[in-house]
Amino acid sequence: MAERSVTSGPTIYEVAARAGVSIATVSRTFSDSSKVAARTRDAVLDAARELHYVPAAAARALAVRRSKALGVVLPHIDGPYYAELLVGFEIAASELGLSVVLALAGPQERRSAAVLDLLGRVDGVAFMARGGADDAAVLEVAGVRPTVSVARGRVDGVDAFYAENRGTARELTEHLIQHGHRRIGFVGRPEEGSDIGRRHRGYLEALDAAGLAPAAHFAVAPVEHAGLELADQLLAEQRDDAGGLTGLDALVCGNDELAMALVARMADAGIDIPGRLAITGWDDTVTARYLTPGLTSVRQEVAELGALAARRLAARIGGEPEQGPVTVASTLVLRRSCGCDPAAPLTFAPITDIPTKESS
Amino acid sequence: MAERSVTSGPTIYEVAARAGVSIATVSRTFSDSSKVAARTRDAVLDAARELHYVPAAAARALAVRRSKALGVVLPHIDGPYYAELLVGFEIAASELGLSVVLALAGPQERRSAAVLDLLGRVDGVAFMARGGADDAAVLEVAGVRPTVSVARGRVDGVDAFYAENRGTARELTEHLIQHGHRRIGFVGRPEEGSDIGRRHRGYLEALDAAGLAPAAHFAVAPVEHAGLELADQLLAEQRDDAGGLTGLDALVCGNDELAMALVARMADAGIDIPGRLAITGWDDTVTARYLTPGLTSVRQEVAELGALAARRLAARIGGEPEQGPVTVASTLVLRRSCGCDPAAPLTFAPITDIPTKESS
DNA sequence: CCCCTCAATGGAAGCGCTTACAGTCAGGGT
DNA sequence: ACCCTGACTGTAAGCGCTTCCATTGAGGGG
Repeated sequence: MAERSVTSGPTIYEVAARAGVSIATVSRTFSDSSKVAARTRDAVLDAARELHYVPAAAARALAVRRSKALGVVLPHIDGPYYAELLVGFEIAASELGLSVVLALAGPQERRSAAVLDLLGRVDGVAFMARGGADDAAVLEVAGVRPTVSVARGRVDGVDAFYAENRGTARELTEHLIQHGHRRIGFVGRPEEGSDIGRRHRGYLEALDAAGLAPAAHFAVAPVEHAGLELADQLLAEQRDDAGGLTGLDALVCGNDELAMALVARMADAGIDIPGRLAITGWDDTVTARYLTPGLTSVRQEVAELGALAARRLAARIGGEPEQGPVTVASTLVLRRSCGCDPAAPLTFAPITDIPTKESS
Repeated sequence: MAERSVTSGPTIYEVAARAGVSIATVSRTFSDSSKVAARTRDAVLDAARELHYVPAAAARALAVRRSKALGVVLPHIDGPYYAELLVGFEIAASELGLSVVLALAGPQERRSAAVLDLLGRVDGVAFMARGGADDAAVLEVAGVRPTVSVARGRVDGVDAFYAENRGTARELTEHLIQHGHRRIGFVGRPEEGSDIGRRHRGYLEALDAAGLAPAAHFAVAPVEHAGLELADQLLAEQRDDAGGLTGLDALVCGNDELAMALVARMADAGIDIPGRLAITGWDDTVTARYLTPGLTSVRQEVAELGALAARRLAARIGGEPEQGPVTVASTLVLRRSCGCDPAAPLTFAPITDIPTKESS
């Protein structure tokens, strides 16, 4: 089934020949067509169309020493969080005429080869969320290409983007306090420099400001099954003590996954949420609003974060210097699980729109 | 802040000079290093490391006439569905040493330019889900590059991949019938060749086989707010009739989004789900298992679908001919919303693992 | 009517890498 | 000692495009 050599097709030479012009003219037609006479341009365009000409990006990249592509390094996406980040990034990139090359951080060994390969084909790279690569790797990349990081610890020479965490976590915790909760625990492992780490800080600040002590800290991984296990553990202790759920009346969770699992399992076991135990999440996932009771959470403008990162990266490639870290505001979404009782039935989020301008 | 011309860095020439060999040897070292003497290879590798050499993918691509990259065209990702598809695809691609270039289908006008650009930088492209591009566009691409489609209508010359829909929809509907439901409606617009279209077909077949007639068909868009609106409409009619929810006792929904919205709104309004009205979804999203009652749905091996598509695409690029469409099995996930009462508390899905071999 | 200007085009030199093809050199066989 | 073999390595010709420098004409001014 001898296919015509894939990835070949007509070149600028064939188009030039067919249009009766030189390759320089064809090239100009495709880049700055204003320098080409209208008649000539049309002839070239016709020829190109007839031949199904597809410009070879590699050749162009080689000639101009720029690939017009941005690289993204992500941990294996799961959940809407990374997807949204990626969408925001892609849309912004494509508006700038830049392609996006994806690299999911795989097993450690293959990782460095993959990153090297990525580097070779892009003009700049964005590291999203820790887990994608360690700081050393990021630093190394930053030495070779403009680099930005999103929702990730700071690294020198790298523009950092975050969704606001600390302040909002503080607000959230204060809100819980206003509801009358006093024995407030935290769920999630606060790795340094991570989002959850910053949320934990805000939580501590709020408690401190109110003269309260942290009631408990469950440093578990931010995943569903850890939440389920923790719920089971708490329920078991409760049974033994015949006591007060280990002296807790509220739990601030590092993300929705954890919170959802806790709410569901606890409620299943007959614990009154939020009456007996208030629980909050973070991320405002779809599930948060379908949970019973509705999960109080925090909405982050993730898509915007991605978009900002892409634009900044493009600017850096264009020669602009590094800038300080950028924080995008997050907002509390109050539902029933914290103790509120919003009359609203099912609020659903507006379509996320990607802002067009960069805000600093 | 005159940065060193980005995207430049040392070339194979500098490495060769530093290692005291010719560029051919450096090149060989990086490709088939078995043809290079061990001492020489080490010298080259050392030099490369010292210089932070990054091979220019564009130059290589130009020389070998192959970019080692696959393109993916997606509608704007939202929800875990596309994310999972993409992850499966990326993992498989990277195992094959191929990069993934992403193109989200944007506004119509910019779309063709974006696709052209994409074509120029990849060896093959995967169209995922309709909405990414119309059939004509796919066909055109297929004439120029090996092409596969995933969860999308068939197009000549394009290898197609689907999650099983019709048979499972039939099973699901039969299941509902076994529960004693007779007046079963369908929710979702069955665009031809779409997944939902195939689900609708299976639903009709089951009814037909049981000698039942479709009780209703609400051809709405497969999105949350359409589900909410439909729920409100049904509730309003119900109030007027003081009657039987327009003669329905079960609703098969085209996807989870629709089903979730219906379940939540109906339950909120005091309708007994599934007692008064059974509802099923499709996709087995996270929310399905956290909904009250749990949403009966269908799990699709989406990541596997993506992986299969990537491998097939690679094979096509390697010269293999087109093959018939491939279907990946889907499985019913029974929860309470259909009338079942699985004792299990909160079942949670196993980590999706990407199968290593292609099954046909 | 000549010269100059400017717009439109063509010629040709790379961009950094791969890969025939052609050497070079050390051994081994005779 | 001579030739052959085979393992390495070097030379150089592109891959398809961009772009600097001409070159060519067609007006316009004097």
